[in-house]
Amino acid sequence: MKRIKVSNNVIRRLPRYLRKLDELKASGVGRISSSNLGQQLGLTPSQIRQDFSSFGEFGQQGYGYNVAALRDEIASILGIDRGFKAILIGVGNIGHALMDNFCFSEWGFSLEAAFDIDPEIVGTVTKGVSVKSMDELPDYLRTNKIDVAVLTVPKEAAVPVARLLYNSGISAIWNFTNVELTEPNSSSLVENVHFSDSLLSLSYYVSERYDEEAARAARLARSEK
Amino acid sequence: MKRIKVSNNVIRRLPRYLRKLDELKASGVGRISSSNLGQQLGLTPSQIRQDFSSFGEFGQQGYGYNVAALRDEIASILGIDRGFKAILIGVGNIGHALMDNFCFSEWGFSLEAAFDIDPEIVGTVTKGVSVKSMDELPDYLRTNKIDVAVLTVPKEAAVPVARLLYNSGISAIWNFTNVELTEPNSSSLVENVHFSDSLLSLSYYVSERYDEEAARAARLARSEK
DNA sequence: TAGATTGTTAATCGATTAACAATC
DNA sequence: TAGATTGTTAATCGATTAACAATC
Repeated sequence: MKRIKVSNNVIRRLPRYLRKLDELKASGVGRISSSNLGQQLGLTPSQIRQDFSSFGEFGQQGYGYNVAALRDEIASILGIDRGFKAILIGVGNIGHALMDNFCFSEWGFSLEAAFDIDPEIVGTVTKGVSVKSMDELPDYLRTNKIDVAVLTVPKEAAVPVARLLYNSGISAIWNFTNVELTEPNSSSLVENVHFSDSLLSLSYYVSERYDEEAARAARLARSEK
Repeated sequence: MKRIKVSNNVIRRLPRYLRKLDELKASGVGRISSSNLGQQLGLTPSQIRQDFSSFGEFGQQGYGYNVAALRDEIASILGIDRGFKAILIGVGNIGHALMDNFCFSEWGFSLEAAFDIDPEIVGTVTKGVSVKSMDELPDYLRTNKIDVAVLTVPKEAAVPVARLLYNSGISAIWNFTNVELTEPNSSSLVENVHFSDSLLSLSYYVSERYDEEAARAARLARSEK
């Protein structure tokens, strides 16, 4: 039912709404107004109402929003109930940590299989998911309808493996390698989790704060002379 | 030297610039124009020149930008040369993966120590970083000037540990727990790495694409009748 | 010198905020 | 009914893009 084009900013806020609504639901809150929700998320009530109204009318005048119903609407907008299938490629440290820790099913995904090149790892099973050999990947993709590939291979392997995935016609890649995967002629969606980008942004903000503090201290020292 | 307030959007683009410039440098490219760089990053030349001009004049008319010099400017703006010190809290799967795989020093950070509650893990050493007991944390923070805490504890521990860090006056938290840490009265910076938010955004885009394809197919089927 | 490309000012576009009639 | 709060239209704000004089 999503006809109109919804902006990126709105879409990036949806998972936060979902998280907060889950939390509210868990703590027994039955309804919430846009201004209350806004307070809890650091957003204006206007923005929240605008965001939701991109997708429909989920509230009720004089009442607000039903937490459980709104939660389910947003979950559905995000595609949680579509039963997307994923595979994971590269069972190294981060790949294994994801298999072990990350609850794919909580977000509506089913992790179908993992792939690795190392014969020591091939054949092992983690949380019910078995690791197959990379050799089997092309065939596996042909015979199974996979929506998302989780890419957790080493840097060097990122581009060739991504190309293999593009050519297999995979819909999307969830990219944990710190490599820019934007292949111009590919139609696969790419979502990046760049740890270093995140840390560097933080580094900037910390630097900025230290500079401000130093400037304030310097002003103070001058005025005390 | 950063006086004027620079927008969030700009700051989030800086690490991408850095990554691309590193790549260009590695492949022997000495200079680049804003339009060429824009093409490679999917940005307009105007935007790139605007972004850089927030921080100074790094280019030269008729020539463009010197790749190595620009790279160093951006690295410095991001605070890479400030020698920030980090500790990691929670040596589970993801914490251990970070210790093992993530090259803190590449981004100017030094990982000084790790902390965990499990006696089995306390005392172990990974990549030269030893794991201390959580009991030692308050004391450690008092006697060592730490800038950033990497938070990789289980969900349940996130809020109490974060509170301990706030109270110790830590500057920033790099948060890998899927918990909203926004403590209103705290002045610590928080940078979130929310895997699930990232996956859910991707889930939305995949859903959107499937819907579009289905709509196109339906139109086609109708017109063929 | 002529061509290229910057830094910056102005114009456009899009996103956020404010306001308010509708209505539960 | 009166009060609260929505959904939406209009106003504002900020970010991106375009244009161009300056200059290497």
